[in-house]
Amino acid sequence: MGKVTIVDVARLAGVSTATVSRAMHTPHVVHPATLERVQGVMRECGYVYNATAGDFSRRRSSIIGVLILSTTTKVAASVSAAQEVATAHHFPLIISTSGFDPLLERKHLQQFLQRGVAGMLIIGYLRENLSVIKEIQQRGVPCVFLWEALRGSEDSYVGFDNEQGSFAMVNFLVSQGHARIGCICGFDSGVTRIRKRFEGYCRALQANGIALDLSLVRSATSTFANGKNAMRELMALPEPPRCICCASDVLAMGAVAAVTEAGYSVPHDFCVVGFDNSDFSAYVCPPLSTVDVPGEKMGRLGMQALMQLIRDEKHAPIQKDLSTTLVLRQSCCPAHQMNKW
Amino acid sequence: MGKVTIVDVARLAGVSTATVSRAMHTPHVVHPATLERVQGVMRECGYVYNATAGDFSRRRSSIIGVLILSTTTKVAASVSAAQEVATAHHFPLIISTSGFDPLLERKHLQQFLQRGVAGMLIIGYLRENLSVIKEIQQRGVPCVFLWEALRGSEDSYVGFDNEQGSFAMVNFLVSQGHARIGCICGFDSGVTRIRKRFEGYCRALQANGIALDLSLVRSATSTFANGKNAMRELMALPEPPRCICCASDVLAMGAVAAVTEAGYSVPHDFCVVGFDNSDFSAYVCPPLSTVDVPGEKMGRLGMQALMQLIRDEKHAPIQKDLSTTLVLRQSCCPAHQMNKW
DNA sequence: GTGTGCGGTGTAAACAGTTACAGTTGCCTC
DNA sequence: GAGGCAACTGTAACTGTTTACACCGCACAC
Repeated sequence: MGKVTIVDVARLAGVSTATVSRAMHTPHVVHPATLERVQGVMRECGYVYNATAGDFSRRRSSIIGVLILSTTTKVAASVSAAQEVATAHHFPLIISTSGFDPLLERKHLQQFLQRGVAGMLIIGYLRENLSVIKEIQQRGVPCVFLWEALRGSEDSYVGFDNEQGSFAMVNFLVSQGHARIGCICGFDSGVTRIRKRFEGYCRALQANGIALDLSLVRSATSTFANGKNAMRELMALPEPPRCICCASDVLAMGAVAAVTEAGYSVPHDFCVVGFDNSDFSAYVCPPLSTVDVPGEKMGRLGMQALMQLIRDEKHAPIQKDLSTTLVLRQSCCPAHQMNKW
Repeated sequence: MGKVTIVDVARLAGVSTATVSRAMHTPHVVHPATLERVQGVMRECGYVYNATAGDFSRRRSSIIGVLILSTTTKVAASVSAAQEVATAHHFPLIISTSGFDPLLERKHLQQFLQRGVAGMLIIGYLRENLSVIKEIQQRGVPCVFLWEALRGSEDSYVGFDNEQGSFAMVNFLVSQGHARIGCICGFDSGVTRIRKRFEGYCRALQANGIALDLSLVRSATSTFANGKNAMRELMALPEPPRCICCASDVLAMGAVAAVTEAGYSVPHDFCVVGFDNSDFSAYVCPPLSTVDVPGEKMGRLGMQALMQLIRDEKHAPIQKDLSTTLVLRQSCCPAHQMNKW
């Protein structure tokens, strides 16, 4: 396989291995003539650097572990952006998705530990048992959390303000004349970011002097079918809410389907809004009003933060909450444009 | 950091490092009592295996390189499945996406080479300049191609039959009474799998005695906007085709949008079908008829093939074409159920 | 002429495992 | 009792690169 080593190059170039090493990593400290000779030899004999040996010798690796708890296209955008930053710094990425399987997750983290990763990017973490992550952190491996922020801790993270995003949306709906606003949201789940969205909904109502009516709220984890069912329930109420705020675009699409199947129109009979700005939400029918989540930006800033932490170990934790933006499309409209019932 | 090494464990357990190594990798050859003692020591002193050192010493790494040319959710499904298989064999994955940027791609492949990856999974490759991949292959690193198969070569791949999928769909449409079937497809692009879809379309027409009418065909790369534009053009024809076969779901959704905006109905004025069975295509309006691509299965079988190739080096190339399946939803209907014009 | 500093280079130990090979022991067979 | 074998374990060389440290030669200051 890769037979040519640094020793061969050194011999052929008539220098020591140290000089060859320097020629690769700190070229400015070697004499221009020597540098050129060494580089020439490397080209000629097809030398390929052995990064494993390098990592081993350096006693630290240039690998970034990325742990993804679940994948959506938005997450993929984060990962791509993060990858770009990492590549620019010559760090390859070991990526693993656990799909919320704790066993798989432990296994992957174990691997990261064994490989002595230079840092970790953890996307969408939500569970409480951080044991292995704690262990990794204790070994001095810098970790940056994405999407899911553990507020109040010393951890570095780049997240976004779910509560604020939801607040802004509901606030906007109220300004459009909606007063009885329903909500489909897993408010009782363990997923912090979903709970936060519910809190934003509550706060917006309160801020506008509207009493929270729990009969207009349905808990549902984020699937199309759940959204549909929840919406059916809401439509079956004696006086159903005419405007529904969903905790995700998938839920919203389920809700839209329920409305359409019942022979009603979105937005003229029911307004429906989502959260995430998934890549399909512009293309569904009607195009979905939603809250855009800055997936790509999180990935980029998250990895940049990680690079900082790797560079100077004693750096203070980096904590960032990005802002979300309302994306208004045709699935909602001012209350006065809706059909009278 | 990870201070405890195999030497410490050996000393504390009163054995040699060789035995500790064996206890980890080939436990069946060490005496049960010794095994237990060693494992006990490892637990007690928090020993963490150093995989970099292991890889280095073993002169081959346990890392699989995965090169992804572009990402869709379907690709993500492939990667997840592949990862599962790899994890079961204790291989971590280094993943990189190039987004069709040749420079980035070279950089990533270089990294794979330097790290001495055990094997490579290459997803969606389509360009001709395989130089770095060739180099990797020449160094004896087994490579398996996914999605995009280079037929006629000695390369291993797991793909699916694009031509057959497209053929089946068009054939079905003909059986439903459609005769003038339009096509939106980048038939002139460099992407083999897209060209194949066009060939399937042509062959199906031919098999049913329908002459190919190029005026009903529009070339378009796979974006929503392109699909919309192409459909507009087709609708502007003196006698537009009432049934349109698109090379991807995204194109199909663009086409549907064009139809809807023009005040027509899908499927009663125009039937539209896609290809891919993207995860949103069940939720758009109307739900899209399409050809399902076995993303997850490809990932799984592809990685299994790679494991085989890694295990016995002289294994013959593994070449598989999976079949696609028609997914029929509401975006098409029998010709006789359509509005008369 | 001595001292100082600097640019450029070499020496050699260290990194943490793996594994070919060589025992050692105990048991079984003839 | 010798020989053979199997089960288990130890010895030590080896992997390719990094880097602390030392060194050399030269320029310049005093």
